[in-house]
Amino acid sequence: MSELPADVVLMWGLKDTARRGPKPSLTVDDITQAAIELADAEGLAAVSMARVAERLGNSTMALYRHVKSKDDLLTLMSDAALEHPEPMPEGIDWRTGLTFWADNVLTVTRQHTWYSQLTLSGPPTGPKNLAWFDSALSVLADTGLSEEGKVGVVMGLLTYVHGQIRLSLDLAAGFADKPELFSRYGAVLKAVVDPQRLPALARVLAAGVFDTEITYEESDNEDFDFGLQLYLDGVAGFIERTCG
Amino acid sequence: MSELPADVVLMWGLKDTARRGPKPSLTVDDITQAAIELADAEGLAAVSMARVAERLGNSTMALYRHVKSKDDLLTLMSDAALEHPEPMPEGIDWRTGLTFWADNVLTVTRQHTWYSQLTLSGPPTGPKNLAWFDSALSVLADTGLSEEGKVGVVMGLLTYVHGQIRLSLDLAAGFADKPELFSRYGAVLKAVVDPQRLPALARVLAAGVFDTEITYEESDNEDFDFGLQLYLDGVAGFIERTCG
DNA sequence: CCCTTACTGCGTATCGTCTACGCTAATTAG
DNA sequence: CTAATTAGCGTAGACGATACGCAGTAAGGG
Repeated sequence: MSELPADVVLMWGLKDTARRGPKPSLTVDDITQAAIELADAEGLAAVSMARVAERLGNSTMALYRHVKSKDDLLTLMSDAALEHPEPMPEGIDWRTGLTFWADNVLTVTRQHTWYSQLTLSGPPTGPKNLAWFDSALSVLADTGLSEEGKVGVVMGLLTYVHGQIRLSLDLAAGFADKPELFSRYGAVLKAVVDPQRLPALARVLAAGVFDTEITYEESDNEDFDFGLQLYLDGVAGFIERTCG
Repeated sequence: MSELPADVVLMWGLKDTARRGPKPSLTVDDITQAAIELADAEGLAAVSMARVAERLGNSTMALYRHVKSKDDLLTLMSDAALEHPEPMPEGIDWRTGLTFWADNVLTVTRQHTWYSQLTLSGPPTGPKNLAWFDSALSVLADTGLSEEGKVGVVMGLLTYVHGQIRLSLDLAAGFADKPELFSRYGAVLKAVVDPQRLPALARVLAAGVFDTEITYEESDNEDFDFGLQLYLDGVAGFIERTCG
C-alpha cells in the first residue's frame, strides 16, 4: 500500500487518516478544484501557485504542504478535470459504442480547453482516466479481439481523439487571438506559394479550398467525425482479419 | 507584400535588404538555430531568452531587435526545426507514399523531441511546413479525390501522426524521469483497480498485458504502424466510396 | 565632407514565477 | 503535562519576460 507512488495515493484519496498536528484548513481536492476553475476561466498559463492560493484565501506556500510541486498539481488536475464517463448502453455494438465514447471525450474536453496542453508524465493511473479506459475496453468485449488487441485499438483511438482535440483547440485559441491571420489564410498562401516548387498545394489553392472564411464550432465536428470514421473503418477491417 | 504577417515575412526571409544603421551582428536565423540547439540539448523548458543569448555571446535584450517575443521565436522554431521532406519517388502509389511520408515525419520529429510540445498558434505558413503539406498532397494526385478531400485526408493523417509522436515522446520523457513508475505499472494498476467497478480493465490486467516491462524504442514503431495502417485502411475505403 | 536619420546592441529596472528554509502555533499520543 | 508532529506562512533567492531609453554606427542627402 505505502509502496504506491505519491500521485496515485493522492488521486485515489488514500491518505493516512489519523494525524497529529493541527486540522488542515485545506484539502488537496480544494486546491485541485481551484486550479481547475482558474484554468477554465483564464487558461493554463494563468495557473500559478500564487493565483491558486489567492483564490483559496491562503498564502502561496501553504499549498506546498499538500502538493509536492506545480507539476504534481498539474498531474492531479489531469485526472480531476474529467467527469466520469457516461455509462455505456447495454448491448451496444462496438462501432456505435466507440463513436459514443469518442463524442463524450470531445464533450468533456471542450469544457476544459487547457486539457490538451498538459504534458503527460506517464501512463494513466488516476481513477477517472482509468474509468474512461475501462469504458472503451468494455465495448470491445464481444469482438473476439485479444486483450492486447483491444488495448491497441483503444490507445490508437485515444491518440487520434486527443490529437484532434488539441489541434482544434490550439487553432481556436489562435483564432481568438488574431482572427486576421485566419480570414486571410488563403490569400497569404497564394502570396507565398510558388506553383513550381509546391504544385500540389498550388492546385488546392487554385481550387479555392482555403478561400472560405474558417469558422470553428461548425467545421470541427465534421472533421472530427470524418477522421474518426476512417479510423473505425480500419478497426473493422482489423477485427475481420483477426477474428473473422 | 508588406501586408503579410510578421511571422511569415521572417520565416520566408523577406526582409527589406537596404537598411541604414549598423550591420546586424545577429540574424534571425542564428537566433532560431541557437534556440533549436538548446532545446535539443536540454529540452524546451531550458529555452529562455537569456540562455539563447548567452549561447550566441550576446545580451538578452539584443534578441528583441530581431524577434518580437518569445512566442514569436517558438513559432520560428516550429518551422526551422523541420528538414525538407524527402522527395517522393515518382509513380509511387498513394498508400506506400503516405506510409513513407509518415515515417519521414516520425524520423524528423524524433530528432527534436520538444517539437510536439509546441502550441500551434495558427494554420501552417512556414516554408518547411508547407513543403511537407505539399509532399503529402502530391501523393494523392491520382486518386481522383477532390482537392478538399485530399486536404481532409492529409490533415487527419497529420493529426494522427503528431498525436502518436506526442504521446510516445511524452511517455519516453516520463520514463527517463522515473522508470520505476513504468516497470511497476501493471502492479500499481492491480493494487488500485476494483474488478467490480472496472471489469474490462481488470480482464486486461488478468491477461498480463501490462506485466511486461515497457521498453520504448521497440514498441513505438509497432504501435505507430499499427494505428497508421488502420487509418490508411479507412482512407482506402473513402477513396473507393468517393471515386470508385 | 558633414549632418540627419534609422537602426543595432544592450544596461537598467519592473514585475511575475517557483520553491527552499525555518519559525510559530495547533493538536494529539503517551 | 510533555514531546512529537504537523499546518500555515513570511522571507528570500534564483530565474524569467520584456518595456524603455541611451549610445554608438552606418548609410543617404546636401
